Amino acid sequence: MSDPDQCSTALGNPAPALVKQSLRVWLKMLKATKHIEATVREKLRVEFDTTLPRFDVMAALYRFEEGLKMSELSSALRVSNGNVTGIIERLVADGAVLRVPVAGDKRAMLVRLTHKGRDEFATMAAAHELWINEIFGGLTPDATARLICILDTIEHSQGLNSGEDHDA
Amino acid sequence: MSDPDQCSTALGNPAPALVKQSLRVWLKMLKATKHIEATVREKLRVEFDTTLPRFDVMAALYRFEEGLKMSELSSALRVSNGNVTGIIERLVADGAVLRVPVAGDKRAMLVRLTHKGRDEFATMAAAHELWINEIFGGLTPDATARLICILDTIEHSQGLNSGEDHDA
DNA sequence: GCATGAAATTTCATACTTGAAATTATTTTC
DNA sequence: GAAAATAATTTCAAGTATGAAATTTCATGC
Repeated sequence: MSDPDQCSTALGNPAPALVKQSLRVWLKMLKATKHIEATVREKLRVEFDTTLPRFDVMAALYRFEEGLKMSELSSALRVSNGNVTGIIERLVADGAVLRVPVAGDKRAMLVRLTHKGRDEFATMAAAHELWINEIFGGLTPDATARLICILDTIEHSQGLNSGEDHDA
Repeated sequence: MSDPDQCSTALGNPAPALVKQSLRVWLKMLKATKHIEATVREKLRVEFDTTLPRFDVMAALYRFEEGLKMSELSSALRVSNGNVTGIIERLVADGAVLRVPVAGDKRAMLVRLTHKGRDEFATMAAAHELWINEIFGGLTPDATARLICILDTIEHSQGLNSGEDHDA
């Protein structure tokens, strides 16, 4: 940090070499993430005949036994409203999800897992945890802690300041 | 590393607390990656009226001036064959990409950027580098190096051993 | 020289995803 | 209490993505 030319957070043009390094680490992070996601996707398909988006929706509903409104669901998952509509439709058709009208508001719908849905998700979640552990379990606790710390720094960076979270 | 119960890479059941920690760090990494990706996607849409998949395809073609075969392109981007067909169709319609039959093999097609495509991509790539630098430039060189190291460890983990890369 | 299998793409059915427009219901304001 | 703004969803058009099946072409064995 003693050489000002090495500091790419200052105003003005950042050093080109550091810009390239940023790009390099981002592409690496993206690649690793996509690889892991593809692995999970494939395992969900082969072992449980389901998809990642369905799994994500079920995960969100699993945490809220009382159910969620469609809008709560789409903002929890950070996906568009129309998207959730389609996924829920298919989950309802499969008997994993139930739609309940909200008392006192004829616009809103409460969506929640059926018993079948809860059971199915519990099984998948247990398997999912093990898959992830096969990948991240190889990190030392220290490396894991550092990774978390770095990810926090990234999430709070200049370039990502649109709507901070409030999440459990 | 002195307490064997803390070592989750050993055979047998890993400690539940460490499994949860793996899940936690993965979800955090996924969230950060998606957040960055969404930011890039939005900027590409607003500033250049294009999409991330198109940008990715153009990036791959930019690196290979001589062009790529459809199959080379889809394996370079790690997406399905049918997917690339559709994206290339639209890029061709927009005059950014050219299709050339391969001499001596009537099955294959060589795909490459037009002048217009190259110019457009060069402009977008320069902007893209700056966006990424706004996010990752805040990391110290040391943190960046550690992140790269951790990502390498992840990519070489047990859970991800299907087809190692050969990539520049 | 033809049958067979492998290779390169496209086509297809299905599902996911987005942003925007449309719909319906609630709330606010005057 | 009608009009206007808000809110919750769905619908829509377009694009992305997948895995599988179909097509066309190439390479060989025989």
